[in-house]
Amino acid sequence: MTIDELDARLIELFAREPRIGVLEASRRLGVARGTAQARLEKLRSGGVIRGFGPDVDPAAIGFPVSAFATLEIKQGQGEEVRRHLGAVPEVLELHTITGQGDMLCRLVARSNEDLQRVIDKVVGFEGIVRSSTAIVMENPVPLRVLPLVRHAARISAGGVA
Amino acid sequence: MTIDELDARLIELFAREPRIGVLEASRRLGVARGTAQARLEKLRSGGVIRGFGPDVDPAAIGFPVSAFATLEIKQGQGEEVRRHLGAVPEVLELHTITGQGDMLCRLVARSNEDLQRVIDKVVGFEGIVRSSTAIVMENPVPLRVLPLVRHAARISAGGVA
DNA sequence: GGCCTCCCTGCACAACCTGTACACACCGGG
DNA sequence: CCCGGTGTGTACAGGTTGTGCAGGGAGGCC
Repeated sequence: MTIDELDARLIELFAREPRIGVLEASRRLGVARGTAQARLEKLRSGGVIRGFGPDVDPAAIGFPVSAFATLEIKQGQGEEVRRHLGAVPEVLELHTITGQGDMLCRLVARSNEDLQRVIDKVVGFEGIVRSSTAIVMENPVPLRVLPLVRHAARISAGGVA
Repeated sequence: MTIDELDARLIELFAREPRIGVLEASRRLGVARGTAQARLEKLRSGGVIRGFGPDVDPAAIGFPVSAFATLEIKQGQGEEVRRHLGAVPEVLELHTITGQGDMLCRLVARSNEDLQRVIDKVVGFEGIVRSSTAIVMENPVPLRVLPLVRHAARISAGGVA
């Protein structure tokens, strides 16, 4: 799936003002509504845009502390550990990774104190051998994709990588 | 900001089917449209819902490889490093953390080979002393917030933490 | 050159949703 | 008992969406 300049602008527009709708978007981009609509559909069916889910801020619902935990798993226990972690609501995401440590997961908690409870819940499981946690202090670059989208569009436009 | 059962169901509903709109949502939840609309507005202005931005999949636009890099920063160079990393499109997010290593960032790349290029770009900067990278292999739990929302709602409903 | 496909434009229409307002009912607190 | 807060129904105007269709321009292929 390649993405061109128009697609990128469309995505950026919707990222900035999700409420505008196709018609308004087409007006701003200076194209026909059908075009904007078709592009959007293409991006959606192509898997580029997974959806428009609401962006919930964990801090706003009482979980302002976040942390990353690196877990070491006992051989062959991967499946069980995944299920275990998947069932913990404070586990926001989980990755299996290379390097020392086998998994990396992102946690949130109500406070530093509460984080201890969360970690205990996460780590208190058979297959987990060891874990080390890093608390997030600041978040200078919040999760973003727009610069990447822009970058991808530039490349496909014949630009230099 | 507290969140109740209805708020949680509203969020879940919109997470699952973002296109439905307030009216349809109110029908499914069995409440009046005004109620659903008011709740949504409350969640939005309360910062719980940051927005409805499009969810872009980096893999779908040509960046299927992702990785986490732990960076060690030279004292006093934090500001410069942030700016530097903020300018790299392949850097999806950046956190300052406790523990060994001062920053943790998430990267994406076109391939394992390309990851080298990205890392060079990221690390090739004055203030960065050392770095270690972990490539993501699987992602058993993709970034999610719904279980947490559900959890938060249960708690405020008088449930047990 | 000629032809065909792909993509965008413009337009039309019906159906539907949103923003907003208002009156009324219900519930717990002061 | 009165009041504020919250949910219910209802109403109206204006704007949007989903969809279909004909026409035109650009680029690739034979």
